[in-house]
Amino acid sequence: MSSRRGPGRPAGAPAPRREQLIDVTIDLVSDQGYAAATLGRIAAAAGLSKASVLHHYPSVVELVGAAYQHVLASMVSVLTAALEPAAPADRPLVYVTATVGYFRDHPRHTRMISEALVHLEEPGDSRGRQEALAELLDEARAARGLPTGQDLRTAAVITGGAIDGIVREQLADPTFDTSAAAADLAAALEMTVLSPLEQALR
Amino acid sequence: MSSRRGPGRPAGAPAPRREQLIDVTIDLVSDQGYAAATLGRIAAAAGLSKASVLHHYPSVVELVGAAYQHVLASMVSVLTAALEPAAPADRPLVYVTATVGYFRDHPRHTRMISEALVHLEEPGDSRGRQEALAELLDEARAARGLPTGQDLRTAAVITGGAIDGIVREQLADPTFDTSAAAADLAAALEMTVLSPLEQALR
DNA sequence: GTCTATACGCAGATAGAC
DNA sequence: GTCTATCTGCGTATAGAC
Repeated sequence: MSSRRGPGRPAGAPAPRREQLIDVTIDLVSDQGYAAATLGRIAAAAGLSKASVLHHYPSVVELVGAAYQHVLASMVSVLTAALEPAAPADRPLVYVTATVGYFRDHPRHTRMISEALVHLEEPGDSRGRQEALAELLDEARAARGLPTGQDLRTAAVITGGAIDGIVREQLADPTFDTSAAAADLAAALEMTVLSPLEQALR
Repeated sequence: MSSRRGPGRPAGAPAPRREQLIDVTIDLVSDQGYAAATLGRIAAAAGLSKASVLHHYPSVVELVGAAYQHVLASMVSVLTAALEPAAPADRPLVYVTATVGYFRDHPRHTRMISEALVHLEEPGDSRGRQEALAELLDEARAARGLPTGQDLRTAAVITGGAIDGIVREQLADPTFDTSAAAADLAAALEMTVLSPLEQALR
């Protein structure tokens, strides 16, 4: 399974052409959206013929999917690295700032992930993000000595949407201060679901 | 300008065919997204030929745009009616619940508006929503005797994103309790930007 | 691996008859 | 207003030579 690599390249090394194709695909989506990620445009951007592109990927859909998975894996890796060393009580805040920060630092990935929900119908994907956030919230509440196991899904949905809103605003207006917005959102999260105050107001 | 209507119909009355075309277009977008709103499919859904469809609208883009404007106008009208009688101090809360409620009550309009940001590149549109919300927040703060004129754009961006998140979740899972989520969001808004508490915590 | 040539389908739109 | 027929362009993919 792992020996099917081209000759002259160490095992596990990436195929350069495939990498390049993923790269130009990401650029196309980033600049003009998924609809622009077409075989002809990808081929032209890579300096290849259309047939050559299809030699490396069986179809355009697979190539675009591979590009998306590449971007997604990158983000997950960065987020995981940011969350792991943090104390459970702080992880929801880290999640918010790290997610917003990722998109600030990787503008080429922003649109691809942002539009993915619309163009790649994989409902299990956004669900996963929300469940992960809900879990982080629950664990943070536990670490803070607050009661666990209530309405966290709604909080996760709201928080996830708010993050998306910040990211989209950055897309529309690059001068928007996403760091400050992320800090505001984190503070709001702190106040509303991670503090005992919330209990008193219900 | 207003006399260019077909014969036998009172001035100002809608052209039935155009209404029907807008209707089937909304249905197509609602069920399968903007990409499905194609001339052939619209024609088939309306029981017409492609040429006939183009007799009523100069192009598909114009027809889809008209359908979107129709939906948007409907939402604006409902929101306006909900906001107008409310006290300025309560309008942000009303905005949240009325917006979420609109999408709950008009599921056929949900996807069309939700995906509009991606497919119809009109950056001035979402901007308008946010500015309106920021203004509502400012006026509500004024009505409550709080200082005005600070960081309301960020609050509006976050709130707008949270609303979109709730609506998208409803789209993905119709059993999701959007009313409760809207209430939660309104409560969070109350706590974080419409209450003096916020000042103390900064 | 890369190319040219080719095929096929679909989307958008026009011409012109009825 | 509605139709059929037709055209053009684009996007996807395959065949087969180099």
